[in-house]
Amino acid sequence: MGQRRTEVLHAAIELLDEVGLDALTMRLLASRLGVRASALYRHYPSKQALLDAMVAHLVGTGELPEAEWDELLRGAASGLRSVMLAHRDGARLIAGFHDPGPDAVAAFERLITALTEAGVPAAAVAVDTVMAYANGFTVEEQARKTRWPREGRDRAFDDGLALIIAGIRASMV
Amino acid sequence: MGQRRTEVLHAAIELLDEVGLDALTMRLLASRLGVRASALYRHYPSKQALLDAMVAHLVGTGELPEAEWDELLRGAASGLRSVMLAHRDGARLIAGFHDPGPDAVAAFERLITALTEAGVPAAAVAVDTVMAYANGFTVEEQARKTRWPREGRDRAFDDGLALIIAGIRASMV
DNA sequence: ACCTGAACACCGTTCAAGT
DNA sequence: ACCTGAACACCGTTCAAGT
Repeated sequence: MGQRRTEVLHAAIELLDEVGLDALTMRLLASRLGVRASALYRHYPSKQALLDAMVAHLVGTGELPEAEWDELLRGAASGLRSVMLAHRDGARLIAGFHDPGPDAVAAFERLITALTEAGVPAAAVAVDTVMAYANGFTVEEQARKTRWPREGRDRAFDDGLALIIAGIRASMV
Repeated sequence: MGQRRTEVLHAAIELLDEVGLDALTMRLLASRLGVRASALYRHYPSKQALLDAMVAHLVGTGELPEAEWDELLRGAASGLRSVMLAHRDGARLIAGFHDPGPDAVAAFERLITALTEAGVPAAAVAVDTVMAYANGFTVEEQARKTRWPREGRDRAFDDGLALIIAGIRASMV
């Protein structure tokens, strides 16, 4: 059925890691599949639709583990950063242009509900703030040419995250 | 001297607001100036160089006002957001691809110094966190198709910012 | 169901040459 | 100092036609 569609999607992700977002071309992707560019339009109506599908596939939507509210929040933020860092130009691709898609929205809602039940006031603000931070941090991290070692970047990310979580905790008194 | 260079820069920013980043083409820009695209390469060595110059011009680098540390931080964050929102695709243009440039680095340093003198521990972490938040929030805000009114977006931004500042304050005890 | 061939309307960039 | 003309090596997308 739509199984060639999935092959195209996987080839696109492989090619992204190989050549980067700017060089990810319908024509180049087609040639990797042994096919002409025009053939791709049978599977995706436009390049943008293909990029959207890539984002949806990468982000996925995991289960919410059993954990304290702060661990939940840390997990969501690091999870987003991990998936971005796992692919070349992942931050630009994912943070980029897209209304969030129904799966992402649902995952957000579940997280907000969990925090609310754990007694976090204004849980939506907390989640939005942490996710905006993770997005902003990682976009800049991956855009920067001069890259310091992963260990230090992880620590910087965790330090900022800790600051926000302390702010949420302060609002809970 | 390099005054045609400045005309090109200003025309590019005008054109950005008119047509958006994706339609901002060397050929279209040239035609607005009554000139062929190849003529632009006398003033900027590449399109990327022109985009970098646009970012530098938009971001500028203001004075640091006399204010409490938290007001300083709020001002820096809202200032960044304002300049992004002031131009079509401003967030994507500015947050995008660029090592920060020496002026931006200097402004960062001054802010960190001011916070340190005001008794904020780990002032660098505080500044980085707030700026990553402002970046992430605004990129998402401007990318979203379905736009709610400005007033509500401002409030959401301020709420998140307040959370981070509360976290910094909590670290000061 | 999937693909080709050819075309359309574009890109950024280079370079000799003009004034 | 600034610009033209022409070219090079590309783009995304459409559409009739093939198997």
